Amino acid sequence: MNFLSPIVAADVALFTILDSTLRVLLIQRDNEPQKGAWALPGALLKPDIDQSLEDTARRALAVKTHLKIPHLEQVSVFSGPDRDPRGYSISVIFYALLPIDLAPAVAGQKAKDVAWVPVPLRKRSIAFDHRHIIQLATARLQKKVEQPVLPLHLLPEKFTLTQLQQVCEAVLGRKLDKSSFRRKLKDDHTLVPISKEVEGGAYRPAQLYRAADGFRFESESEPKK
Amino acid sequence: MNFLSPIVAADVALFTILDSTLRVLLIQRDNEPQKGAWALPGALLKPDIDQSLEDTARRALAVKTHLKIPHLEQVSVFSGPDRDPRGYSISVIFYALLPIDLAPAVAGQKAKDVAWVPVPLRKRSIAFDHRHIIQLATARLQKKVEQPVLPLHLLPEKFTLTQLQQVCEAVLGRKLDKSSFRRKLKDDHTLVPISKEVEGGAYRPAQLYRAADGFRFESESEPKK
DNA sequence: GCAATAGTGTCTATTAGACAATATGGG
DNA sequence: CCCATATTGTCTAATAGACACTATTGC
Repeated sequence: MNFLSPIVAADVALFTILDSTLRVLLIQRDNEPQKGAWALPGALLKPDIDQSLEDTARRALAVKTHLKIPHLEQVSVFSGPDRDPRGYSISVIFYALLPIDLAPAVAGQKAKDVAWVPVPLRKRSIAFDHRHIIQLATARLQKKVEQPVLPLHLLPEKFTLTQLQQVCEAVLGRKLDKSSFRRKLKDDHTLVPISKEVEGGAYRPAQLYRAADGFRFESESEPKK
Repeated sequence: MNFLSPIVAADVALFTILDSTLRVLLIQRDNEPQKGAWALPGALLKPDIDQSLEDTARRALAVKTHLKIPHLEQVSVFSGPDRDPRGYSISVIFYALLPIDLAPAVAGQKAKDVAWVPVPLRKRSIAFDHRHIIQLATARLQKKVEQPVLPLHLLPEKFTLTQLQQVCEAVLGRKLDKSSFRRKLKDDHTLVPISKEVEGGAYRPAQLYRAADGFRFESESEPKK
């Protein structure tokens, strides 16, 4: 029997769209090691509080954002004796999505140690192996956005097709064809037009949509019980 | 600070093809809890031995199979206080692939507590949440087999295109079109015909192929440092 | 009418599936 | 020649991308 117990933690890549750009929430480290470098929000597992590691991930987000829980999904697990100087560590990585309209409230002007950093990352000091983790989480996100179901988590309840397309473009980092994009949406019946409601800017107003009733996002992570 | 340390384990769904059927390796439990039920091979993390949880998974397989390490990939993590009566537990799930020609040696006539069980599972007593885990791992496998790169791990070094197709069919559980299947392979240059070598059955012999030189399987799991 | 955005239609190149046709080896 | 399998070719339906066209609003 062995009594060396590993450190177990959850780290979260929280994504949103700001200025038409995909961004991830990073926090500047206050303590050693890697003081001053930017890292993903994370928390240690507290078995007496957390029903699962997903709860741990939500706690990690709550500390910095104070917002209701966004969409969470497992990405990968990293483990080994050398990842953290404190000892053998296990990190379960999640990605999470924050609706576009809530993004400004999280990392506002006041907090200097919280930032929405554009993805892909520019040269900036990133702590631990988090640069690689962010790449991995981004790739996973891009795969999922192929059938534009997941990006609904990045939009407010009501949205226009143009907004949906812009979100997909920001995630993928490239332009999409308007015609093809809308064709695909006609086939899945996951979107419902909100009758009579339109969003009027300066020019022709657009039809507003919402997710279909009882719409559930497919998830590969662990179910409840 | 909290001194309740969770149990950390790795469980592995080892797949192979036997009698043209996708099968998973299960082990009949010897001890309580769930004595007599069938479970995936697993092992507890030993931080002083395992460089990572992938090593733990390999150890779990070595105990029962004594074979060289097959292809391993992370599927998901399950955690919570109620999964195991011994306490808060964390299981990292992997799937693994064993080449078709090595399958008979693993679960032979002698060992009554080891079996290659056809997937999807028939009504049989499956321990813990392993039935659900096997479904999840199978779904992952089926996704990956769409570009027929991964099934090379299920074949011996030299193989014919018909064999490759049969493996894909076994994994997906449905027939594929011969012509379309071969067309796709022409495009990726991952297969190389072995010049002059052919496999002769009773009728027209088939060209043997192998994976291209320096061929690396894409993996999303953690890299070496 | 003009500007700017929303929404639709058309053409074409690519692809997947069904299925036919040809090739080769052993009797 | 016949059989069974390997390998290639052809036709067609579905799909994605490029791009043009029409529609609607405020001014």
